Amino acid sequence: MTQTFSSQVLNWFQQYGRKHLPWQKNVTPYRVWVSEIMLQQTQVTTVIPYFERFMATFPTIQELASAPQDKVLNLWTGLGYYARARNLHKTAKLVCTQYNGEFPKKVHELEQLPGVGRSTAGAIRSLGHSEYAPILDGNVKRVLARHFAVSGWPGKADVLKQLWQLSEQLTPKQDSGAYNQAMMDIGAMICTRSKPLCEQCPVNSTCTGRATDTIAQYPGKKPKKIKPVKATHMLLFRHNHQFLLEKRPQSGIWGGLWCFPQCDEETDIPSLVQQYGLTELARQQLPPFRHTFSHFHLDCKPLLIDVAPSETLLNEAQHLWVKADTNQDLGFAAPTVKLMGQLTTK
DNA sequence: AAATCGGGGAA
DNA sequence: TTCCCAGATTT
Repeated sequence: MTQTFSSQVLNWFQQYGRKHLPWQKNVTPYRVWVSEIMLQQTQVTTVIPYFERFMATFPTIQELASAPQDKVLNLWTGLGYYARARNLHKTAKLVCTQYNGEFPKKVHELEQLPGVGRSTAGAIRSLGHSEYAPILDGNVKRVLARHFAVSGWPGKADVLKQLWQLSEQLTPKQDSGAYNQAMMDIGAMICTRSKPLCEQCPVNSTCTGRATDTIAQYPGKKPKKIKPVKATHMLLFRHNHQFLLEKRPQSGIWGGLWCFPQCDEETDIPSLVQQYGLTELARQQLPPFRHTFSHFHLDCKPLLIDVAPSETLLNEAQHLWVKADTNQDLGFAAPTVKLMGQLTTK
C-alpha cells in the first residue's frame, strides 16, 4: 500500500529536515513572523545573521514597536525591499495596540496585517501557533508545479489558484507546521531551481514532471521585459571629513533610507549646492557603477565635492552630516554603503 | 546577464 | 482583477 503524499513528506522530514534554524528555537509567532518576512526575499544562509541581530536588538514585539524607524531600517540595511521593514514596524505597532502584543490566530486576521499575505499568514498560524493552515511560498510552488505538472507562470491568477488548491488538499490537518516546513526544505534542498536531486525526493515516485522528464518546464517563467536604463549623479558633499546625507521619502525607491543627494544632470549641481547653502570648493569624479533593480538599471555617477557650508542650515529632520565610517542607527541603501566604504579607504 | 521572491498599491 | 513596483543575491 502506498502512503499518502503528506506522510511521505512528513517521514522524510523526520530524517532529513532542517530542525535547528534559529527561528526553530524558542518558537513564537513573533519569531516566525520576523523570519518569514526576511525569508520572503532572501535565502536562509543570508537571513540567519540578520535574524540573530534583529532578535538580539528586539527580543519582543513591544521593543520592536517602540523603536525608531531608523533603527529598524538600520538592521535591514543590505536586505533590500525596505517596504517590508517599514511594514514590519507598522505591524509590530498594530499588534501591540490592537491585539495586546499577541498575534491573532485566524488567517483572515493575520492577512490584515501590513506585509502579511495569505502564505505568510499560513506560516505564522501553522508554524507559530501550531494550528492548521496551508502555505504557498516559492519553494512549495516549485514542488507542486513540478509534481502535478501545473503549467503557466504562478504570477497568473488562475495558475496561483490551482497551486493553492493543491496545497490546501495536500496539507494534513495534523502536523501542518511540520509538513509546511518539510515542503519548504524539499524545495530548498532537493527540488531546487536548477539541478534538482530527484533521487533523494520522498515523492519522486508520483512526480509527473519527473515521469515525463519535463521538470525544467515548471514552474512557468515570468514573461520578461527589457529593463530601461536610468542615470543619476550621486553628490558626495564633503566638509570636515563629513558627508551630507538626506532622508528619502517613505514611498518609492529606498523609502525612508538615508542617501547622498542626487540629480539627473551635472548642470543641476550649482543650483543644488546653492539650495543646500553650500559653496563648492573642488570636484572629483569617482568610478561610476550600475545598480540594478527589478525593473530598471540605474547608472550611478558619484561626484566627490568639497564644500564650505554657510550659516543657514538645512531641514534638520531630513539632512545630516556624518562621517563615512558612521555607525549610527540609520538605514542605508546598498550603493550608499558601497560609496561610504570607498570614502573611508581614501 | 538573468532569474528570483510575497505582498502592496495603482490602474 | 490585473499589472507594476521594489533590491540584492545566486546561478
